[in-house]
Amino acid sequence: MTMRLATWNVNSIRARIELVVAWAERVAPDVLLLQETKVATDQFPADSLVSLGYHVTHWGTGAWNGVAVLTREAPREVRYGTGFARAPLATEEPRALAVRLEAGWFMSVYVPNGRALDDPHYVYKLTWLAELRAHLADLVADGVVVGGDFNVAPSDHDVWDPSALEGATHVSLPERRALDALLGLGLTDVYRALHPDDPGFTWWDYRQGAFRRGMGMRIDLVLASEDIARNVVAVDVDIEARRAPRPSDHAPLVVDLA
DNA sequence: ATGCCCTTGCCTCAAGGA
Repeated sequence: MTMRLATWNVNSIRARIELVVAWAERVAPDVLLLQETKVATDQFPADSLVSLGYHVTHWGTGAWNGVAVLTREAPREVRYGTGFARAPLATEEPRALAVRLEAGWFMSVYVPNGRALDDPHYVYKLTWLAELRAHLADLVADGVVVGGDFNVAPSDHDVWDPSALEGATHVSLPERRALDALLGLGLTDVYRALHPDDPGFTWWDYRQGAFRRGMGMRIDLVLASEDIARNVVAVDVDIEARRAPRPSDHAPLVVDLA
């Protein structure tokens, strides 16, 4: 029994649907976590993905944010937001969505960007991560995978040039501590566990030819509780998806479990 | 310090992204 899991910030599912469908056909993940769908829940273009055999669970409110979990297995339960509510809260941005499968909880997260260290959105980012940690603690015992766009590079090894990012978000100590606090629940950063030395970048700015010049960051992560992490046999960034015409600025991260 | 690129919305510019 093997399982393939992937996470991908698609930067609009409507702009990317043909690419996502072709990619899902080729890579055939059993679970696909999506972020930045940028569409309302009932406007998600699900038909072609349902035809491929996926159950589509999505939460979106319009032009911003939006998270989805695509699964071959029918979800047994669905939870919304950092508080794992049984229904979406109108006051909360659609940034976290979890479904329970036989193997445990599978959660897609789109952590707030933060914008700048002196911006209120940065405080929101840290608060959001703390909320996630507080509620995630209960789920670790059931077995949990949290994957998505964390908008935090865990260490200087995860960015192309730390000196170019001094004073920026994504690399600040409070953000890294907030991420460490998630790992402290007993979660493993599965890419780094299997690739101690590779950069593993998953995002490259659209501007300035950043992809061609190797100016990337590793900000898309899969964190897994110990019972699941110990079964991980491969973790890879699918850089080909970033090379495609009209790509997302993020590449998918693919995890194989034995 | 800003634009460099890309997406959305009511849209020919602004906001947001990271």
